[in-house]
Amino acid sequence: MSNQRPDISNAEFDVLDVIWDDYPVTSNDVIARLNQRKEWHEKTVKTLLGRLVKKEVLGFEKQQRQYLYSPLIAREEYTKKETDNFVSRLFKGKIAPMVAGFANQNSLSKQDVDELKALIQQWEKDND
Amino acid sequence: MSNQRPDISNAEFDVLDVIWDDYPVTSNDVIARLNQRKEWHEKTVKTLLGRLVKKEVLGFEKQQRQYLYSPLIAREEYTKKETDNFVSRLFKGKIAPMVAGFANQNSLSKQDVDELKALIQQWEKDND
DNA sequence: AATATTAGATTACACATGTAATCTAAATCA
DNA sequence: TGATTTAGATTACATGTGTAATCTAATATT
Repeated sequence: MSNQRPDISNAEFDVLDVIWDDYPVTSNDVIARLNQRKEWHEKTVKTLLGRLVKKEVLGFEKQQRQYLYSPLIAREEYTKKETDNFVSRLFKGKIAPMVAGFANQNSLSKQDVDELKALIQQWEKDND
Repeated sequence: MSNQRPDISNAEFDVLDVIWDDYPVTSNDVIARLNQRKEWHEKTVKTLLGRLVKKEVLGFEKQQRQYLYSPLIAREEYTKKETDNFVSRLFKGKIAPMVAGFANQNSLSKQDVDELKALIQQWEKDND
């Protein structure tokens, strides 16, 4: 049944990301939010909004002359799919080696570990 | 000091991936290995090899008329960097939510869990 | 009402990428 | 030795992407 969704580019993702934070939004809202982090021209953001609409990643409804944009896919759905893809390609689908590489590097905090332990406990409860 | 390395595209990664498995290799070796998984024309593979060389991701030495290619970056280095990037962008740098999303989906095996537990134990030993 | 501003639509343009085909010189075969 | 194959180098070409500028119609301002 392949729900063939188009690729979302890096720049497009940055736009989508701030929209997921809170929506619906006008293009000006998006521009304002991105302004905090990026150096993008207003026109650039609008181009990206248009592309996301064309890709059916964003929808909108008209509010007078402006559009109110909303995501058509949930952040969780997207991150889940991307994670799966990423782990498949780089780690043959095994999550542990990925976490190992991540941990090995520096970046594992006590909180991370606690959260992972909680996750595992939950998993064990579900799959006894 | 920024070790500014160029991006490796998806198709380029597929080539690099089979080279990491065992090297040095001739272009024909690479073509043969990729043949198992991809439908690529020989010329396509050679283009990708050339691009990886230009990007300084592969090096080679001449063996008569042929080249013997080898990676100039280790798989671990690459996956580490990409993982960091990925987790930063999609999960604000926190690994646990990523694993959670992954687990939540279906794809966590007992072996995965065992490996994660081992990882955590190791971490706790190191950071007591 | 005439003019200026502004929203989204359309166009632009260089560089990246997927996917080869053609060129050129060396090596091999008949 | 002349013809053929083949390795890598160069060129090709459509589509995607980053990064806007221009166009057009509606709205707001004077």
